[in-house]
Amino acid sequence: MTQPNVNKKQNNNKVVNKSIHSNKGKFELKKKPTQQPNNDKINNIKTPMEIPKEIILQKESLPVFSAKDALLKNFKEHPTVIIISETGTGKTTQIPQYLYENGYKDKGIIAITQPRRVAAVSISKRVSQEMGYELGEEVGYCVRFDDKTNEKTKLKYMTDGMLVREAMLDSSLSKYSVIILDEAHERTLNTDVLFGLLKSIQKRREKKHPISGVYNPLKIIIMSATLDAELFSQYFNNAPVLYIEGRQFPVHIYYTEETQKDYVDAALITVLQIHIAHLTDKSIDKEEQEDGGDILVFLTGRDEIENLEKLLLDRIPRLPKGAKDLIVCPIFSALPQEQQMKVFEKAPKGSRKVILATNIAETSLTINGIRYVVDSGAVKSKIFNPKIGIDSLNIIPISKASAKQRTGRAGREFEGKCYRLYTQNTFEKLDSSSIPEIKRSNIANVILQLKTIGINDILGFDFLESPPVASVMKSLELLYCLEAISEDGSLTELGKKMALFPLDPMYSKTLIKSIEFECSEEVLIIISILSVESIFFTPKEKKKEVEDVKKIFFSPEGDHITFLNVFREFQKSKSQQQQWCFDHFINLKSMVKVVNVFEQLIKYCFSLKLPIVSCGSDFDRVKKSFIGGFFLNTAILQPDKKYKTMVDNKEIQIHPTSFLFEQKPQHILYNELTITTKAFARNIIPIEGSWLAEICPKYYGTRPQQQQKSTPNQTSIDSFTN
DNA sequence: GAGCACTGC
Repeated sequence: MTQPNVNKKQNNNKVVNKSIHSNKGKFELKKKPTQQPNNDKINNIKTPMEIPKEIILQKESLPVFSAKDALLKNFKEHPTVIIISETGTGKTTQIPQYLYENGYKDKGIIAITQPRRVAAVSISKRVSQEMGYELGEEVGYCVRFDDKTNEKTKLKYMTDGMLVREAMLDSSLSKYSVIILDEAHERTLNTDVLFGLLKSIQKRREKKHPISGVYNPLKIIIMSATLDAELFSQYFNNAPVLYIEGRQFPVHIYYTEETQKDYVDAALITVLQIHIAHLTDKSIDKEEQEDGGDILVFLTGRDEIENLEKLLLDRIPRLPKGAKDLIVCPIFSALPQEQQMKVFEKAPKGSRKVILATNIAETSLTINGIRYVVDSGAVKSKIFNPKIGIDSLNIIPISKASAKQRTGRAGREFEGKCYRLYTQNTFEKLDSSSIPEIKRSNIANVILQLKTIGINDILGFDFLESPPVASVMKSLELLYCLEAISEDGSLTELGKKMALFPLDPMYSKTLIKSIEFECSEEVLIIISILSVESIFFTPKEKKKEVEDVKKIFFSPEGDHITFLNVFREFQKSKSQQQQWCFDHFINLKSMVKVVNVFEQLIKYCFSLKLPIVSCGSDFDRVKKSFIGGFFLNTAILQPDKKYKTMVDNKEIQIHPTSFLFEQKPQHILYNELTITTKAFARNIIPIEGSWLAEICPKYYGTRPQQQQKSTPNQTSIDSFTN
């Protein structure tokens, strides 16, 4: 076994005591003496249920508690406050309670946004317990498919996307007195939209209402983990920045001495070295030796994870005498739930887990017992190219912020070690933070939402950081093509309807078109399936079996009708759904989500009085509906069996996972085009060329064939990127 | 004949 050249470096992370300081010098808070629980105070809290003393003691031992007075003082004096804090300060659970206890609930609801559903749900549960209320009463949550709030709810944990949706119904968000944007450093698409919205709403609500004379100001609190403080503060008119130090155990960081050509191989060696280190290195302390501590490896995708899994399983039987058992647990989003659960099971005594994860383990889920992190330094990222209007999926270096986040996963319960599979010099050159989503995504949907809220001038909108102009222009163009906006950029009646659906504009257009073609039931089902990640899961070793099973559902009418068959069969399986999914390599969790989306879309249709009608087996109607939304995504077969797009004559191929990969129909419509090694079209419908002019005379009024002037010697990728 | 990271409404 070769030795990776690792360089020991002391990390800056320290276990820090509770303290708070301001970078603006607006106030100074001296470190308080250790807090003794104040019994008078305990007796004064009025809640319907008895709060156990342990909870009160626990709350008061959190780092954020010593900052309480300073926080409240700042909330009182400033319309916006930025709070910078590491994990483990208790800010997300405690600060809303401080606001609640200090009068802010009397002026309106206190909202706390989260980027993820699970976080909103679990944190609100915790807070309702701490306050002695039933969940869904004073404290509740609101996420898609699940609203646990009532008229009494004053502390409302919600996803950022949910709050954007509420702004579409009430553009002043007038029922909220305080809005806290938590995890702001993640810069999700929706959080970035909220920055702009809240800033303008706050300004509007500074003044008394011109008619009613009501004064209803909005307080904004931004909570972030990394040091984007200056950016946030400047944007919010020099809002004060407060720092709360967290409680992390120290993590020692090691870098490689040389750049690693193959980080999967480097990860293999590093994992094995960590695992057997105690056999040779007597300096490893007793605690570390005894409880072992699990290893978490960050890779970029399923392929790498399965490769490393295989390599490890090959090596494990040949571990030296005295080595413990090593249990390999892969985890990535597409892995079925049952198999995901394996990473949370405690390793049996005398053995150790090694978890091979994607970015899912960076923020989305927390695994206990990690002492070692192995960081590849890479991540897979989707980037929208506005010039050509297509996504590509690339492996790119992570940012410093991301590296720090990964490292921190080793210091949650005890002192840890982080092995970065890159040099310190490489680390120094990384970007300080990742490119925010709004700068690298297709924002057609965001623009439709903003226009619904009443923001017409998108290029002039006060974003924290603006999306690329080309991206805005591309989206406006698309919305105009779909007839969601008119020539002057204002929302059409159709556009207003489209915005109501929680779907991308091309899908909502398809859905509305399906009313006209009397096949809304089928289109609703298909769209629901397309809006979840793949419903099939193919275990690596069962490829052939899966191919055979998939044939049961196959329809020559295309992927969409094939999906429809899957759904119909799933419905028939009724009480044996779990077994049926298992037998047919279908991901049950995905199917449950499909059903949820389907039911939600039906509700929206009812509210708009759109009839749900089935077309029986007349699937041409379904295909024509999709042309209504996806007429820009069509291609024609070439003599060389590849395709050229009809709109701009670029070479593309049907993705091999498509059911039509071998059929090669003359004209196709696709839902997605992704560039990886080639430009691949996914989710394919065979269509008749003549339908295009029939359904979209504006674009295909002239014969489609005329647009197909072939340009010889064009290679697929080049023609897209040039 | 290729492999889709993650999240949200």
